[in-house]
Amino acid sequence: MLSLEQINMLVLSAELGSFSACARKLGKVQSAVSHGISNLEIDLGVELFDRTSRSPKLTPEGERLLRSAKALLAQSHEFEKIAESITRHEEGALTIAVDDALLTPYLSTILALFAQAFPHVEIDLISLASPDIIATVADGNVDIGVMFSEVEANKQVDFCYVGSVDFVAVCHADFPLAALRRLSESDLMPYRQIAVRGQQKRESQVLISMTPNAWWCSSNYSVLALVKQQIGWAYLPLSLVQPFVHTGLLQKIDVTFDHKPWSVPVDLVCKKGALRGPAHQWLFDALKNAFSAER
Amino acid sequence: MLSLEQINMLVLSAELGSFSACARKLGKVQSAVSHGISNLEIDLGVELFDRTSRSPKLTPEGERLLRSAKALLAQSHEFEKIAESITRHEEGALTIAVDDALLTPYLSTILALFAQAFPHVEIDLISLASPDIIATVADGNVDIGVMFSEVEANKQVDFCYVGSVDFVAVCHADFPLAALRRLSESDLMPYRQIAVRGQQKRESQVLISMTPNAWWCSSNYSVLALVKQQIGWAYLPLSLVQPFVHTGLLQKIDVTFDHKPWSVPVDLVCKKGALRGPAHQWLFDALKNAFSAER
DNA sequence: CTAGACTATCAATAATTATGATATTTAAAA
DNA sequence: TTTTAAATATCATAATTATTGATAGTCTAG
Repeated sequence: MLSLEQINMLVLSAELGSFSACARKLGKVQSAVSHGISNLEIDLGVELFDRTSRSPKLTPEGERLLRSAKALLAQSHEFEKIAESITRHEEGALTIAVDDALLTPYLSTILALFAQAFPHVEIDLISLASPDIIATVADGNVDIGVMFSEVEANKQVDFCYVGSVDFVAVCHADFPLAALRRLSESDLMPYRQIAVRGQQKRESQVLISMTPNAWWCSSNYSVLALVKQQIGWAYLPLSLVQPFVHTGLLQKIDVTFDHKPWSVPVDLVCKKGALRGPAHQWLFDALKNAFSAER
Repeated sequence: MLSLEQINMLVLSAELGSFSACARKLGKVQSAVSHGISNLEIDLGVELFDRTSRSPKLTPEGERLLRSAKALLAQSHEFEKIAESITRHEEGALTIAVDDALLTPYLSTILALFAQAFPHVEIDLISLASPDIIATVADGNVDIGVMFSEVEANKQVDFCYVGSVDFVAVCHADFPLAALRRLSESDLMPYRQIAVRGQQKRESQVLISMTPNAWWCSSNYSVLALVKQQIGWAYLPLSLVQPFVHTGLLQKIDVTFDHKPWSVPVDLVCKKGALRGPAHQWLFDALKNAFSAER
């Protein structure tokens, strides 16, 4: 079975163009490298270096094997890095659940930084409606949740308020509500509201539906799609609808009880008492700071 | 530096669920594996197996490292396979040039078989107009060429006739020639012919352009595109134009001097005196048989 | 409860690898 | 041309590492 030490000698000697230089870099004597390469050549049955000149030059065959040798070394370093990651008690993988309306470019940036800080921790990113997130965190299926606040405080889960997102009532520009002004809550009642609730049919305590004939979606993007089809009106994050309000496709509804955008608090949640590894802590703190800074 | 022998022990022991079984499979004694795993655990600083039960079970950390270990082993086998390929004197790469009109599904099938027979020989497949192929083969830039016959025999190149491809004269259905019947060669003269010639502006000796106001392309597909635009008429492989003749977009030109399709011979070429490795020979023979069988 | 099979450990041994000295070659400098 | 510094190959020896065989303890199925 071939030795990685010899493979390393092959790669280093090829790069440096010298067995002696390779030996110096490896902290060994020259004859060790000379022997190592020789034995590798014997084992493989391939002449790797042309020694006719003073400095050994890779043969075409050696060149062909060099690429594979480098890949092999890279793989072995990867293996060792994972072992180091484990000795630092880093988690193998983190599962985070994010309300789809909160999956902003800002959050993606945090994940990019995370990938640099913890290259050997996998991320499992799932999109859920906020009402579903608490349950999955409480079950231990998700390590960190990013969601809109729930009034009902779950005892098994830690909450951390990190900021808020502006919601507005919107409808299609041709929807009957669009033409009306200074509406009260009861004025909205006759029209169908599109609202978010989780798969367990549990609706948010904060983003309550007020109309009797509502339709439900498990994602804000689905809500948006239905609003665009004039199926109803909805409360949606300002950032999500802004582009379409701009083009005139959608229109904000002029409701008197919220003359300024309704700010919905955002919470970071994780399971109470769960042991948090370094990756978990890093990501939690980064998300906390990110949302605070974003406002 | 970690040893592949120990990595192998890790993978085998994990698969078999037993150090003893692993030792038997490796032809060693049990204590060797026990020691090997122990040392690996010490080197990595990670407990790989849980030994509380009779049969060792991977710890979650061991599980995490197992994936990477398998990849590492696979890479090392790949490395050894390449060395074996070299000792069999297989070429590192073969460059083959094919006239674009001859790059049929049949030829792709041959390449698929080649990939199975010679998994460590790279293929460089380049499309050229036939007149260019001889030159690149003669220069040694291309190992095997598949092209339409050239009358001018190049002394540096070996030819091997393998079959023939039917050519027909075609034009767009709305092109003036389409309406005419029983045309002679001179009747074609007034109309622009689209013909193939190489980048060196050397036109084929077999597929000669007969009209004074010709346009030139370096690929049959370009010719086809121009014909579709009613820029002129052309001789093209029947297989290439058949689908469009069928839909009525293009039409065969009724020329009296070839009442049956004009069959253009196809040659396999390679450099005279070039030393042919096993992959070269295999591919040459396979291509020869394929074209013979195709007719 | 016992038989069979498993693992850890240890000391002895075998095998591998590293070392240091030396001869030889090479490329550039004097 | 000669010289010099640095490179490689080879070899016997030293050091390290891996392997072995024996032993003791442990687990599981019957």
